[in-house]
Amino acid sequence: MEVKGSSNSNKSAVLISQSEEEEMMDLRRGPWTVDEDLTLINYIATHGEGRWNSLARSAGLKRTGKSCRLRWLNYLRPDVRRGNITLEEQLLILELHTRWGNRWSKIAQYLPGRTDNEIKNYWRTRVQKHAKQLKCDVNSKQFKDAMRYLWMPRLVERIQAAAAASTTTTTVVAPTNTSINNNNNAFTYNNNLNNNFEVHNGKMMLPTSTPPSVMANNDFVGSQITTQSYNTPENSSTAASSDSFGTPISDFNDYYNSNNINNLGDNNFYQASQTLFSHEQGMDLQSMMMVESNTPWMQSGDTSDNFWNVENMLFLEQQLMNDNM
DNA sequence: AACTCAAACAACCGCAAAAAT
DNA sequence: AATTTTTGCGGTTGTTTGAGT
Repeated sequence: MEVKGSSNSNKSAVLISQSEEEEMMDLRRGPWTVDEDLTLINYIATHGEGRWNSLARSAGLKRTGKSCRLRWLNYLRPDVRRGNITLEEQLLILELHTRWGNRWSKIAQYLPGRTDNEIKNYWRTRVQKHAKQLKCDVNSKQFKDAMRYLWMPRLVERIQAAAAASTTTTTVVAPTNTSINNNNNAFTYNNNLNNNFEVHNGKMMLPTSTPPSVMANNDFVGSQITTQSYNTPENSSTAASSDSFGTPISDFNDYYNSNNINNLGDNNFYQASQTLFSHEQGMDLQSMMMVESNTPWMQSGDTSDNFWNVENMLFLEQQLMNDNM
């Protein structure tokens, strides 16, 4: 329905472009006013959503149906979750993005209350910007390795640190591959980062069933995970609000050693570090770390609302199973 | 206080798939 | 069955906000 007619001798046959149509109908564009919001909310409250074009007309909104739909889904819907992206959500976004790429709506399905738009914005403003600062392509192997072997483990560390500082509620990172043991109300988190831990009755613990040798074969074992359980804060804004790399890494080897990930032999992490240290494409980890330690990255808000509780994890587990992961 | 700049967020656009007619 | 309309997605652009000077 979009023909900018130059030969419009037969006017009845000329299709009208969207902008011309909007002009004729006096359609508004740009930011929504409070009145418009209220009108839309009230209309949907009584008539429900859907059929957006006719909805817009019936509600008396001088907007396209598309605009109404977007406003409702991304902003006005009552279950839209607002506020800063938590550490757990950041980790989940990175994790799922490595799986699916720019499938924002699919990723958003696993972050209840977050919209694809918000996740996309997050990715573009934070992640892509950081890639730019590192002078590498966001899709390059280097950047993906940095994400997977440096930033995501760091996020896990920070989540754990926040958890350790707390005494009240439980927050865990989202699992991508979990196994549920119904007998002891526990499940194991073992994502692609191979960060292993279990949740027992709402507390995060090392898997007692996993022998150290198995743990050692994993890519990364968070140094802060021991056999004690962790609780998370009601409000861990202090721990969570700073950079994901709040503690600057001056030396990759220090980081490597400090996380008990040395002496792991032939594993992915080793290979990744080799890749990262290679200068083949003009990038080395030392400089990467320099940049990383000096630039804001993944500013996070609080993790106060205990979003990723065990119920959420179980729900997510089910969803991922259904998805034939 | 005024200005600049960049980050964060909100909204729009084009396209394709799905649904309705 | 063909056509039109609606919906949903991903990319992009526009606007607002806030920090720094």
